[in-house]
Amino acid sequence: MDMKSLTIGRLAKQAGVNLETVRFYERRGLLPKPPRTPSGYRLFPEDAARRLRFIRRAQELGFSLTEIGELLSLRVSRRTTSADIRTRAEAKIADIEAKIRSLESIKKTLRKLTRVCDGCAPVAECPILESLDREDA
Amino acid sequence: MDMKSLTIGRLAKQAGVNLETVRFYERRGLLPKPPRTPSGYRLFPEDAARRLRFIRRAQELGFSLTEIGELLSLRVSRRTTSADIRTRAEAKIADIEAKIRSLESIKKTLRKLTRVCDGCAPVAECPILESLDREDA
DNA sequence: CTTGACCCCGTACTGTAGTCCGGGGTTTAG
DNA sequence: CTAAACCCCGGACTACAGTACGGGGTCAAG
Repeated sequence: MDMKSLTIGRLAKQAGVNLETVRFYERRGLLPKPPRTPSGYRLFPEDAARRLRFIRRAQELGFSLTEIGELLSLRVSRRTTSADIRTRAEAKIADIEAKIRSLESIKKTLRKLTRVCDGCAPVAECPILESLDREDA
Repeated sequence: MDMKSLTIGRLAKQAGVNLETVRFYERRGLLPKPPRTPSGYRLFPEDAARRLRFIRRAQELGFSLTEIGELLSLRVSRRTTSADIRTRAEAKIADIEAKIRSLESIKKTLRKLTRVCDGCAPVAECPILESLDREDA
């Protein structure tokens, strides 16, 4: 076995995910199909762990597995033109910026809330609702 | 019927969600139980629509319904002390800041990708993986 | 050369977040 | 007064994202 390869179990442990999840992502096409040993064992390249961690993070940010697949496939190659990639990347950037704005808005409200706490003034209504008003993309 | 109240159908339409979703959120405790007409119809206060929109946005940002419930319940009242709320709000702020950092990281990578496109240099490997390395909270 | 840890595969099960159904009562416009 | 449009409820169904199961092969240590 190549020193630089990981069995599925090691990979799963390194990335902190369930072994079955690795198989599941492979079926979904989120991980490229790894080469196999003669007996059929998968041998993942080392950087599969990064990829797995990326997937998990992107999920925490509200991307579906389908969207994550789109993100992961953004690259320039022979079958995609630069212009095409550029357009798609810019669309993703816009999505991300919208998410960041929403998060900033919630954060600002929470900040205000902690200041109210400092002032010891009781707040009856739910102050979170002050955020995110009428800027629906 | 009060001018300021919404039937479930109107509310759902205004907020852009399915009517059943409104009932579902009510069951889950994400919407306070509204008063009813004598015949049993729900009459939601107008701001229930804001609340629904908040829920949807927070979901897009990767919060589960349980977490959203926690966000919505962050307020100072008689049964919660200011200090308690403050602590919880600060924890949420930290969560949010981590999400923002992750998003900025992905964005930066995508930006780099668009620059590569401009330069017309083909990129073989997946450049997205350059982001998000080893800063696991 | 066996035993335990690991891997294979397909299939079935689980949790979350809705969404639909259908049999019934209510409200409103004609 | 009736038909369309709306609402009630409980329960069944769906999609997505895993997670578990179980019967079998493989590999490394003793």
